[in-house]
Amino acid sequence: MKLTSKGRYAVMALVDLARFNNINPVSLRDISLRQGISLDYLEQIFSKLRKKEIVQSVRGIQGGYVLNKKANEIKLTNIFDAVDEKVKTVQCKKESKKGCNGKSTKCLTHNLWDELENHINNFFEQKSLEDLIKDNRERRI
Amino acid sequence: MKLTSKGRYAVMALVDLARFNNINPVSLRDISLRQGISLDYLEQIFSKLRKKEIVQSVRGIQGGYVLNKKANEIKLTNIFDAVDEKVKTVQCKKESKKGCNGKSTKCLTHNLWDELENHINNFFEQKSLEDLIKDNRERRI
DNA sequence: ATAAACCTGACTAAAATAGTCAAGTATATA
DNA sequence: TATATACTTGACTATTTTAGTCAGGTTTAT
Ligand code: FES
Ligand code: FES
Repeated sequence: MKLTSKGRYAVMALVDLARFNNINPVSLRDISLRQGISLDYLEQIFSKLRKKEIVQSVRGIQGGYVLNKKANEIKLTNIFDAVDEKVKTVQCKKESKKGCNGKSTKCLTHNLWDELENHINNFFEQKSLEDLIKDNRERRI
Repeated sequence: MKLTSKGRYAVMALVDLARFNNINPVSLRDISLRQGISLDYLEQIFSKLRKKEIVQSVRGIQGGYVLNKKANEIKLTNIFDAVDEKVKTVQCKKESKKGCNGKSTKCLTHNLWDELENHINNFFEQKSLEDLIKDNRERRI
């Protein structure tokens, strides 16, 4: 089970942005330089974040991005959802009664994978951007 | 974040095996048929499980595999470890002081990913093969 | 002897990931 | 108003990982 760079970068970038938020829009260029993430890749990521109304864009010179909600209202779930970083413990569709590989019923371990998925998603639902920033400040002391 | 088939199959196969354990060795052929997993793939998986002493093999006709420990002593952690299904939330090496992409320090969100990794691994450490079988019996009533 | 079943290593098609690249559009400011 | 900064969009691609397959064994009960 791996967390993809896309998901990891999305959170890193938003934490970076959130620290400078309320002052000025933060440009992707700055985030790119500070966090060492490819600018072109960031652009893809922020396009998705904007579509899901997690950030707002300010075009033109001195532009950049601003948070569109309070930091405590942005959970990891929302971020991951926006960039299509989803937890998948199975191959088969949830809606369908059928199992993996076209089997007619769900497998012996199906319930386990559901539990696992919930366990992980719970973590994402509990952590907000604000938590991350606080956590970070304390660490710096 | 996806669970790979290899990890999923390893657990499925062991649950299947554990149900018939204590009677006779269980052949991979049977597991393959019952669970709909490629025989050749199962062989790869069981080779690893045997090397980590989770199962024992019985060669020749009427042969197969038997659990090498009690079902309550085999945790998901042990199974995943055996087949190299590991949880990885970061790219950078844990031992190294360096961050991802060759950065000289760890990133802003590093602590978060450590927490996430622990959170997931906790789940794997708590679940034993016995739990899965019990769970399954109850469900069948 | 033979068939069932384990054992091993090499190989490969397909999918996913982690980007890059090219060609724009909007706007603050000099 | 010229221009540089920064967002916007979509297509393209190299690399890696996954999920197997395939071809050849070896062991042993009957
Ligand atoms: S995981 Fe798909 S059938 Fe259980
Ligand atoms: S995840 Fe590698 S530096 Fe934090």
